[in-house]
Amino acid sequence: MSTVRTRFAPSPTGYLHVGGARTALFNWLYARHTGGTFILRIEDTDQARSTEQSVQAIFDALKWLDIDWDEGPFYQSERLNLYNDYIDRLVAQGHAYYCTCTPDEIEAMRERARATGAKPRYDGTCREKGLPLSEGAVVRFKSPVMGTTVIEDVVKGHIVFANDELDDFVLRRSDGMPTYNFAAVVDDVSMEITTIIRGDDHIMNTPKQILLYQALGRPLPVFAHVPMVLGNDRTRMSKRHGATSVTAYRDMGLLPEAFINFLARLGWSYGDQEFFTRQELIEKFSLDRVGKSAGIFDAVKLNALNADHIQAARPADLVRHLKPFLESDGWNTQDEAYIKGVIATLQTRSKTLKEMAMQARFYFETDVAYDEQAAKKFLKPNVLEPLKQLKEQLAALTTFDEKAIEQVFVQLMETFQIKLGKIAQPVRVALTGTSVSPGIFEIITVLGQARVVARLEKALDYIAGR
RNA sequence: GGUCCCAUCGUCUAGCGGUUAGGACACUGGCCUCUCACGCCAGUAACAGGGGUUCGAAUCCCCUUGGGAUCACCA
Repeated sequence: MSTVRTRFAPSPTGYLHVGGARTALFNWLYARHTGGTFILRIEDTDQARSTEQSVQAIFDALKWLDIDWDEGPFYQSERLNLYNDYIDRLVAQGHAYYCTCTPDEIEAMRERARATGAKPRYDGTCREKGLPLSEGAVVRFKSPVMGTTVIEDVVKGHIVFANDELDDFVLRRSDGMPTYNFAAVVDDVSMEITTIIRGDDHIMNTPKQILLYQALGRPLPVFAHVPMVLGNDRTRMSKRHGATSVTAYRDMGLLPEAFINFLARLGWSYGDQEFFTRQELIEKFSLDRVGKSAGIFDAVKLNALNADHIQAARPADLVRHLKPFLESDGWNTQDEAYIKGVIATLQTRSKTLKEMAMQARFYFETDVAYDEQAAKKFLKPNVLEPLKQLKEQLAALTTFDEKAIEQVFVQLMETFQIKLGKIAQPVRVALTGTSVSPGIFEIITVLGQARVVARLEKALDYIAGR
């Protein structure tokens, strides 16, 4: 009874994008679900494109998503000895050979092949030469010319490849670095990865990797090729699809819980359920409920799901997520109890944290700026008296809670024989500067007596001055 | 072009031989109401096409069409 070991193996050549995040999530969920081990491996064998910033960007994104790993991070660039050991073995056993053909020669080979309508690939010039190791030589895999290689994929099913479609691909470059297909297999073997979950854009690599497993005499892992995430134009997500970096969604005010919920549901389903907490995802995730067809990333639905998560969250848990947005708007965030109250009034009307911060503006401004239209329409002389009395009565309250506040309004409506609507809008403008806000009793309660009285006074002055 | 994958409302999807083809987002109407939201109710909207298999196909097989992926000393 072997335990599950999964890995996420990004290459640090840019930020972590949506597709990568989902691959990481599925691997993580599967490991957590099965009580297995999740490993992080950085595939930085491309010296030219790998950067330190990209590694950091990947860490940042995983941290935001709260996807943690049990082993690693391992860097392929630090495991060269291991790859070389395997190379020696493969060459010694006749599974690989040195090749001294130059890139120009390879290119010429391809041209010739294309011209005759054949497949453009390595023609095997050095395959049987038994060349010794030499400066600048690459190592190629001696790929079988006959037969077939089969993938038994848990999501895609049975996939057959004719071996003559494959060519003698490079295992180690002339600069001594291993290539992706080789390093990935050596690592997956040595790290004892049991289940490889990755995007289905890797299907074409899989037969090569299976051949390598066989040459190495190792048992095959379980393959699960999950469908890709596409942009609105149905092509692979890339820069031109707008925000594809995971952290961009954080900065747009998405909740990590909502984001992983959305990512999980894109390609995986659990009956009709749409909303999942992180814990539910771990409990319910399984590979056999992963679909086969690619899905389009729908930002509108993501926002709706985010709204659901904001609404379902406890205000106290939202505080730390909202604070950065409040701070970037220039507000003081010392008083967390106050922020908690603010959040409670805004949860049902914000789709994102950024939006919530915007809507929270009036709670933090020291001098409320009136929206011209709203002030003109509602702060009129005819409400001067009711407003004045309201201010006085609210100022006189000893227990400033929603119930007491509502009582004040009830009395006011009676004495002036007006409906709540007549007085609520002027008060709303006085307190928030606009005609749109959370419920009037709620905002009075949260703002607190001092702010409310001061703002009503300001409104009275404004009316008097008209 | 070769190879491989995929195909249910606009989008995400349920469905795993017999359903009025369900849900969610979006959209449209209504209710609620102190504004805006939330919530609730209702509605529009899909099995790509053609052949089979079967008493019976969205479900199984084949073909066509469409879309995607991949063809490196990148991962």
